[in-house]
Amino acid sequence: MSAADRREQILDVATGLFGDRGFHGTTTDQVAQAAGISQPYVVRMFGTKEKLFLEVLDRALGLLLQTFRRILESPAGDDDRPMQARLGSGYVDLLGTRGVHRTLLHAFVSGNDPVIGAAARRGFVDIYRFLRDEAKFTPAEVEVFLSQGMLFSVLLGIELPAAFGQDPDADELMQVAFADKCGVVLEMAGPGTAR
Amino acid sequence: MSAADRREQILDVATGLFGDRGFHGTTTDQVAQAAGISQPYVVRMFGTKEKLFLEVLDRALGLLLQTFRRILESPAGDDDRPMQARLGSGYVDLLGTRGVHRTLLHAFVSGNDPVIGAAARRGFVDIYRFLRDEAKFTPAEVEVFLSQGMLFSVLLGIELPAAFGQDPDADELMQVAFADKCGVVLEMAGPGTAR
DNA sequence: GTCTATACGAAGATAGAC
DNA sequence: GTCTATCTTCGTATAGAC
Repeated sequence: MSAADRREQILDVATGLFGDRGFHGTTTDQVAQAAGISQPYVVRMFGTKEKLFLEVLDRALGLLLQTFRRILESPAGDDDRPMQARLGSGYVDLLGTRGVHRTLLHAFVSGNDPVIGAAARRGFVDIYRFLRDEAKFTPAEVEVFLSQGMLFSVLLGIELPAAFGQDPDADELMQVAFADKCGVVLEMAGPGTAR
Repeated sequence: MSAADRREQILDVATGLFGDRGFHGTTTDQVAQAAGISQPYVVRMFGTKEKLFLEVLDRALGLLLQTFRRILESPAGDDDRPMQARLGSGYVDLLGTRGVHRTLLHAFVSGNDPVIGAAARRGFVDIYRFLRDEAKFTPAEVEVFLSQGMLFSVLLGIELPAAFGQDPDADELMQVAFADKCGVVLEMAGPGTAR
C-alpha cells in the first residue's frame, strides 16, 4: 500500500476510535490493530499520538465544512426547505463517516489542552464564520442551528440511538430531540451499528 | 480530618480535574496532590479511579437536579421570567462549582464506555424526566432548553470564555450564544479564572 | 513501506506500617 | 486516617533491521 493510502486508512480508523474513547482513552496500539499494522508504524507515520489526533480533527472539521459548502452551493432542486434545515440534514448525514461527530465532541471538551484545545476553538469559530459569512445566517439562526447541532452530538455521545429500545423514556427523549430525523439516526447509529 | 470530610474534599477537587481533562486524562495522583494527600489513599478511599469518577458524576448530576428543583419550588418573587429562563440561569450558576458542566460533558461523550456510559445515559434521561414531569415542559420546550444547555456546555468545553479577547470572531460567537448571560459567564469562567 | 525488539516512563493498585 | 514502598501493567516512542 502506498504511504498516502495508508495514511488515509489510518486516519479513517483513528477517527472511529478517537470518537469512541477520546484522545486519552485511545492507544496508538488500538489504532494500529484496527489498521492491521504495527504500533510503531503508526507513530512513525504521524510523529506523535497528538499529531495523529490533530490530523483526525482537521479532517473531521474539513469534512464538515465541505459537506456544508456543497449543500450551500448546490441548487435547491426538489428540496424547498430553508437552508438551516438542509444544513442540518447534512450534519446528520455525517453519521455516514463513523466517528466524526463524536471525535469533534471529544475535541470540543478538551479546551483545556494547550494544543488540542486551541485547535478545537479554531475549528468551532471556523464553523461560526461559515454560518455567518457564507450561509448568511442571522445571529438568531446561528444560535438555533448550533444549539440543535450540539444537542444532537451530545445525544450521540451518550449513545442514545445505540441504546434504543432499552428505556422508554430514553426513546421518547430521542423522539423529542431528533423529531423527523429519528428514523435516519436509528438507521445509521442505532443498535447493531457495530464498529 | 474525618473520613467523610476528606471524601467531600476529594470529590470537590476531582470534579475540577475530571472537568479539565476527563476520566482517562486525569490521574489519581493529580487528584491526590490537589487534595494534599497520597495517591494510594485516594484509591483506598474509592476503590478504583472509575468508582471515583462515578461518584463525581453522581454528585454533579445531583447538584444539577437539586439546583433545578430549588428554583422550581421557590416562589417567583421579583423574577417574572418563564421557568425556562429561570432554570437556564440556574444552569449558568452551576459555574460556581468548578468543573460541574465540563465533567458532565466528559461523561456525556463517554457513552461508549460500558460503565460510565450507562451512568451518563441514566443521568441525561433523569434530566429529561425532570423537565417533562416536574417542570412540565412541553416537548418543544424540552428541545429548546436542552439544545441551549448543550451549546452552553460545549462552549465552556472549548474554553471560549477563558479565551476571551484573543479572537474577535470568538468573542462575537460568545455574544451570539450567551446573549444576556455573557457578563455572568465572563465573570465566572473568563480569563484569569484559574483553577 | 513495514517490522521486531526494546527502552523508558507513567499510572493504577496492593501490602503493610504507624 | 494516612503514609511509604513497591508491584505490575500498559503505552508511547526510539533504534535499527529487512
